[in-house]
Amino acid sequence: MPIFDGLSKREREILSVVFRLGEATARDVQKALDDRTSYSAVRTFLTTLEAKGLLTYRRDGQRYLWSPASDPEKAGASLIVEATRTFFKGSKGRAIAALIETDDIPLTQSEYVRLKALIEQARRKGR
Amino acid sequence: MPIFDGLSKREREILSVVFRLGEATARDVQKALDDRTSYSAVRTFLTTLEAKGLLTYRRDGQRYLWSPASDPEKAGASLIVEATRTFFKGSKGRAIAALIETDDIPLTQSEYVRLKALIEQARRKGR
DNA sequence: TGGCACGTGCTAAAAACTTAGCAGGGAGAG
DNA sequence: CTCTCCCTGCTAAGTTTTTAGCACGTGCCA
Repeated sequence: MPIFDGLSKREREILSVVFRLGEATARDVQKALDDRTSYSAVRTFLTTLEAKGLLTYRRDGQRYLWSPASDPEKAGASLIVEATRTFFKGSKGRAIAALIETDDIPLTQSEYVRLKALIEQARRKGR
Repeated sequence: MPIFDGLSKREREILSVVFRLGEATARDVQKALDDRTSYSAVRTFLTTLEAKGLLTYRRDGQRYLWSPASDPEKAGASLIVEATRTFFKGSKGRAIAALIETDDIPLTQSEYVRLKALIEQARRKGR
């Protein structure tokens, strides 16, 4: 899980929150955490994650707005590739199949079309 | 990342190794870890993971053979779903597209066919 | 039988993580 | 001005994780 490697439990949790929110203040992150975590603690983690190069911030007036330091979809892809190795013996097809079959998140109609095209394209390129 | 939630860094690492190996002795796990970790430490983690219900073991003579306690593909699917939420704003289509486009792991020819069928099937079911 | 090689269970110290608190600064309201 | 409320930076203590070592049991073989 590349991007989460080397991170502690709490760091991962907080990093995830920022990825989901896209851009957020320390206060936003604190609110997004269900359990009671002090504002102070959250800020410490944000700083740590910044030092590790995973988050950046920009000033907005006198406060900070935090966001992922690199493209979320790239990070996600590498994580999923890793998961494919770990849980699906490296079979990308099986991993994709498992994801398609999840009822949890439905595919939209337009995505069906797009995916079929993508698969066809990859097939031609790949041979 | 459901299955890894609540696990420490090292626990996650060791659990991954067992998932990849399928079934392994403590010694096997130790060897699979690139850094120097004592045999003792590895055994402690295996025991911990067993207590948490993530691993099981069976006796083979006088030693233990460790393996995942539940279906790896189920665990992987739920992890990927989670990653989809975190990194792809919940868009399953985008996540699948990203995975297809990864050159890292190629799809086999038969998988193309299978996937297209699967997508078609999901489309019909989903509407 | 005695020594060796391999295994397990348990325990305590070292290292890392996690948390909260304090000090200080800027902006706005009274 | 001064009080209040938000913010930040820093630091130290509490808790969990991580590690290695010791004691002991079993099978094998000269």
